[in-house]
Amino acid sequence: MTTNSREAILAAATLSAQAHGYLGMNFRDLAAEVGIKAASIYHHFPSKAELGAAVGRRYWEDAAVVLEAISDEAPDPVEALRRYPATFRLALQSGNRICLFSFMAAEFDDLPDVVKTEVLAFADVNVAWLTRHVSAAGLAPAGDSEARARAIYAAIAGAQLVARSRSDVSVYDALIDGYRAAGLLPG
Amino acid sequence: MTTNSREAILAAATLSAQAHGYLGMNFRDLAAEVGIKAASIYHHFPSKAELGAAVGRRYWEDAAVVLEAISDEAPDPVEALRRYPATFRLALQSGNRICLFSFMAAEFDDLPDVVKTEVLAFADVNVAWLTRHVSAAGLAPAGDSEARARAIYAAIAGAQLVARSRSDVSVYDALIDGYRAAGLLPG
DNA sequence: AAAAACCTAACGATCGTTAGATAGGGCTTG
DNA sequence: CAAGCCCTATCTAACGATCGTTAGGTTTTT
Repeated sequence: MTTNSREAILAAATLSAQAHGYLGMNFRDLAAEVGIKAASIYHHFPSKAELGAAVGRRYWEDAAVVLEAISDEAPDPVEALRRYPATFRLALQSGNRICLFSFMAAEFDDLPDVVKTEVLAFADVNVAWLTRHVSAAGLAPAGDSEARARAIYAAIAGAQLVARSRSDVSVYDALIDGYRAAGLLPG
Repeated sequence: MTTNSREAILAAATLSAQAHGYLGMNFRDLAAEVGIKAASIYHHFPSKAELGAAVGRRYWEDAAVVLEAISDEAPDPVEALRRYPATFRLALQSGNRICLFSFMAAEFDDLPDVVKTEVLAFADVNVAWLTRHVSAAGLAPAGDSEARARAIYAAIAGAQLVARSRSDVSVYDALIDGYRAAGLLPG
């Protein structure tokens, strides 16, 4: 292949994990998507657990970049918080997928340890960003910023879950509107 | 067995589905839990899909009963809404399990149709109860009761997910407190 | 004796994984 | 410059485990 196979495998594995979870992701379908055979994946990743961990790591690294981009584009913390829910919209819209975390949090107890670590890191990255902006926006009373950040993050994870069960992005949008109307998110 | 095997299978299957999902639930472990062999399950349920559907149906039927009991014990709708989050706490506390819906909503696209139907019914039962009480409590502006009910339900599903990933019920409690502080749930 | 409940044994599919062969590009060396 | 070699990337083929499921026989209950 002219392009990097390792990257193609990571990309296909990410999509598969968002649609079918870690358990539902399998080497044969993955390889077919990339255009190689299942055994060839082992030339790039030593095991499914390590592939899953690599997917998770890349996922939160990318998320960190996206979140910083939002902060840069929207210096006003309230405006940045308004844009936050949209980062989880794309996956739902394209293939009724959900955030890696939301799926793997459900599967958590059956996940290899190396995967668990990366999944939790994704939540940490999001909560840290949210805490910073909730604090700057004065959205919650002093000292309650992190608690509010965690609440926002969990609520959005739930919204993805519910929207997926209806195979309808507009359900996600309506739930986010509901969070805004209730005061959880800035209107 | 002196007790009803069909009920024992349903009970074991419910616990397994809450811990491992529909995909992660398997006949051999299930049978071992009940004290029979895997093939014997087919004397009670024609297939895994039908067992899953039976589990889902029983699950929302039981939920409907529990919710009506709350309404009866707490005639004040605000008080009933205050008690609502506790109904999802028990599973987390005992075995780090989550609500059937929360797990199967993630797996949704890979679920047999008969199972999908019952999973959605669970959400409908909860949203209907919540809508009624949100409306009676005047928690949301007129006409927004159902939207608020959906928001509450999704937020609680997300809280379970996050709490499970930390294997810590107190994370769930803290998130519910966060929802209350934000005004999503009545304080 | 009939029916319900359960068994053993196995089938075919799918899974992660491994062993071993092959093809080709780039490097070293005579 | 050409010959030899190694490294990367891929392949075919298969292993052992696990899965849902089925056929057909045995036990238990009524």
